[in-house]
Amino acid sequence: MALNKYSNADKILLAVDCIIFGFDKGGLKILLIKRDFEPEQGKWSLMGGFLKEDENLDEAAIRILQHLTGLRTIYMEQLYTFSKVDRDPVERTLSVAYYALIDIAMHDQELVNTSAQWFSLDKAPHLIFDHSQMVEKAIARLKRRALSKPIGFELLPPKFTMRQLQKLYESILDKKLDKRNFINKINSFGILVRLDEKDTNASKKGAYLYTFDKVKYDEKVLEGFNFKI
Amino acid sequence: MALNKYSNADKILLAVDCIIFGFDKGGLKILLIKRDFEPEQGKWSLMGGFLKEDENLDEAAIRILQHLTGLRTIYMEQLYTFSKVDRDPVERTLSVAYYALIDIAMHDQELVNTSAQWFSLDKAPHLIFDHSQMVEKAIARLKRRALSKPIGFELLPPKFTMRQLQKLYESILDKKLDKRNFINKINSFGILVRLDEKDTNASKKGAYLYTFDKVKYDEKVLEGFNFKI
DNA sequence: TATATAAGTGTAAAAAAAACACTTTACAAT
DNA sequence: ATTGTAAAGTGTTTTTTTTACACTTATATA
Repeated sequence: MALNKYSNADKILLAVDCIIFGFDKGGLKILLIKRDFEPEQGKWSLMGGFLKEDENLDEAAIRILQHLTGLRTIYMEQLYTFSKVDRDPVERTLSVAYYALIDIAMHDQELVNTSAQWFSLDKAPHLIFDHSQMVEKAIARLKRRALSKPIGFELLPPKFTMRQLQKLYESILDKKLDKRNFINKINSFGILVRLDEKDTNASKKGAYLYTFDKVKYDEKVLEGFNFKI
Repeated sequence: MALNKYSNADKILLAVDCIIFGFDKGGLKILLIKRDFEPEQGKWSLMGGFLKEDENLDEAAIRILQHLTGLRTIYMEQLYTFSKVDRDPVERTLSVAYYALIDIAMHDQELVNTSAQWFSLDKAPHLIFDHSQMVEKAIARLKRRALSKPIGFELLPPKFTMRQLQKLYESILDKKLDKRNFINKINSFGILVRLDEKDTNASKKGAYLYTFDKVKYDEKVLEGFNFKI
């Protein structure tokens, strides 16, 4: 077997860009950093870096995100590979976009000492290159995902109220949902456990706290469901 | 603005592999070729080649598919980028998988003089590298797609019978559907036009021929639907 | 103790999906 | 000419899912 190299083919730079969605009581947000090298230094950008010879894309995404933001153990999913010839003015570069969902409060500590900042989706600044297009595609994917699989485990604190979960869905789907119908639907999936504790931050009466039944939650992630709401 | 190159980053080979699904009266099939260079020469493989410096991925996919099979004007969609470090034994190579759906009979002429062959999904040979994994992922995507958007325009002849369309859905979803429920559902989308012609190939009585109302079809592709069946 | 605020709860109507079987047509075989 | 055969065509009922909708409860605070 002749193991010559594929000598005629072009080698190309491969970037990985990370779209991190976060959620807190202010709603759905996106994490951006100030780019610290040319071109477009000082402009807002996704967290990005280059794939190395000896790592796969998932690994690169984790390394790059951690390097730029301090965020660890974030599960990211591959979104799409962007390949317009002139997408980067410096040099031909493809970029594989990854996205993830996290609970802002939970990861706040990791983000100190970085230039990373959270932006509400509608107040995000203009982004470099084709990063805005990446974000758009990620939002579309996130919406589709929210309708076909449970969402929230990564975005909410370990204990949360029904209203927080509903707000999360409302932010992602970008529409108001009916309180009772939402509860009925969510309960029909059997992925929630109601605790005997209440959260009194947001109301005088106090709202029951819930956790996810991780086993059932994961089952539903695999089998998918139809959150037609 | 300093337009230095990104000099420290690794450059890597980028392949594009094409998964072509075809449909005819034998059901859903996949197009494969005998690989004509080492390694794995003579083994079955997806249609693949390398991305060039001056083209984007969509263009590369079209070029590669046409070069290897003669197929022209096939609309392919990006599926996923595969990046395991040792996925190609010769040299570090990433591969971006693309997939498309075509009507076998319609493109038969283009495929003469190539080593490309159609295989039923369950009778496909072992494929090189991670190509089987690519095909699996493409099948999963195809199923999801069939449930959320109309499918068939690219896979069926211009005129087709209701039963052909149903068989197409049955092949993709890999389950039997009820004839009457299928017709009612499809008709509710308003994407079909019944012609006054009949097709008598498959039955003595003859079956009405249909075409797609392309405008309504495209609308439904954009807005999506819920083919819960 | 009155008020204000968010939480919690159930039912009825409408829409969608699923289950289900007989008739029609025309060719082929006798 | 009659009968058999093979696929096409056609509606209704039941069940499930979705939607719309409004009042009561708990408690902190004025």
